[in-house]
Amino acid sequence: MEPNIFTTYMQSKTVFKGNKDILRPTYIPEQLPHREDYINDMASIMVTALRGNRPSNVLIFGKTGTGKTAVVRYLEREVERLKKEDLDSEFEYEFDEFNVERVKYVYINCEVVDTHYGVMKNIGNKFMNEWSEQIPFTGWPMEKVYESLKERIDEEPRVVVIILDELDKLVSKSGDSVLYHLSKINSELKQSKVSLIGISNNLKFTEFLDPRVRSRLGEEKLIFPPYNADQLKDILSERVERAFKSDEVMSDDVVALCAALAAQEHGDARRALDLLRVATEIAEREQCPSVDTNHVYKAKNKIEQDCVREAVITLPTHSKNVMYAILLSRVNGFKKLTTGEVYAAYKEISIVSGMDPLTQRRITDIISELDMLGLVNARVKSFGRRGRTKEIQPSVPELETIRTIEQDENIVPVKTLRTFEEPRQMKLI
DNA sequence: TGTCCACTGGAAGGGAGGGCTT
DNA sequence: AAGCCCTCCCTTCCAGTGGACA
Repeated sequence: MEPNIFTTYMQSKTVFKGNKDILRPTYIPEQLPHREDYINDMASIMVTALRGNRPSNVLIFGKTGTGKTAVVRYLEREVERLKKEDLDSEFEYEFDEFNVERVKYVYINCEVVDTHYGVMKNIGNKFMNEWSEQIPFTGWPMEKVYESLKERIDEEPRVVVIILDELDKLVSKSGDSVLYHLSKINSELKQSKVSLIGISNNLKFTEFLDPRVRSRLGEEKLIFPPYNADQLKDILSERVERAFKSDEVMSDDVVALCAALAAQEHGDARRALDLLRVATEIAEREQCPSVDTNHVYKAKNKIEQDCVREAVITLPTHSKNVMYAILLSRVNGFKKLTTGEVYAAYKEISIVSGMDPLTQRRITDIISELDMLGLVNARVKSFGRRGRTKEIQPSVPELETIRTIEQDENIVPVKTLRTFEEPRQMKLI
């Protein structure tokens, strides 16, 4: 074989059985350890759908990585499996009263699709036939999208289960009109039935809902508690067994450490799996025969850095300028900044880069957005007669993040700003 | 006790940008 | 081409506010 840039890497032995996806949080395993009860609860609600009736609407609450999405998607897969068995089977279905074919799941992640129009459009486009046209991603009046959605769903008798993941994001951004329409859709359908499953990180988001919507939506409620370290360990062990060639590649310590680190972060199974996967990738890259705890710590660092980098890179230009202003002020000796100071620095940076600065009102919002992303720490503080404002500090490594920002071609690197001179003197007195 | 600072954060609305309809 | 619709990003305006200070 001709030497090739990839040959060395291709020859290096991999510790994986071949399916790395098993360690991804999106992979849905055969069993979901410590979620059996919830699966049973959900199944007992959803079985109604197989009978051709409308299951109760369900609201599921729980922090990230507590298995909410996994449980719902697990049930969806089981229904799909029943459909297949139904087709493959040479026998008539044993239970006449069940009609699996009529059940249709629609999954929408409201963090990705976060507008009234977008959600309706996406649901509508899941019901296509040779006559129906795609609902365009903008342009139709809302009423028309809704009418078309109803028509499509009602075309043949079916039970539609609509899963709205990260529902709190949708509600906080676009209000509850989607839920209002979807939850009353059944009264306007002739032969089909629609049931809703809402998934939310935030227990309190129903407070913002119209009371009618709240009661229709919350017919059943499930709250998923965080996993503890032992449970996380079980989850990881199960996947490790499937993913690796032998059990020698990874000791119990490694699994236990991943579980412990993730348990500290409110029992997040997603984080635990990411740690394990990245640790394995690092070990592999270092051509180590096995994964050890050092790899896990490295993985922890890498994940944290990647998150920050990703968040910063995807920021819109003005937000980058604001972030840049905060970081530069910090390296120029400011410990904590006020909104006014950030704005002054931002304004100067914008002018240097030849951009029209936005108003201070807008920058207040951008600072809050940066705070929500965890890139800065901003809290409102009163200085008595010297006013009331936000106190802002970066919460990411400064120099590294500055470098990341300066990679953007729209950002003009800045060394010193006038703004750093005068106010600092004043503040330090 | 009242004043007053430096904002905060809500409300309303403009206008650009995507696209459809007639 | 003109007239819609919906979303996004902003601006303008402004009432409200925590607490040091007189």
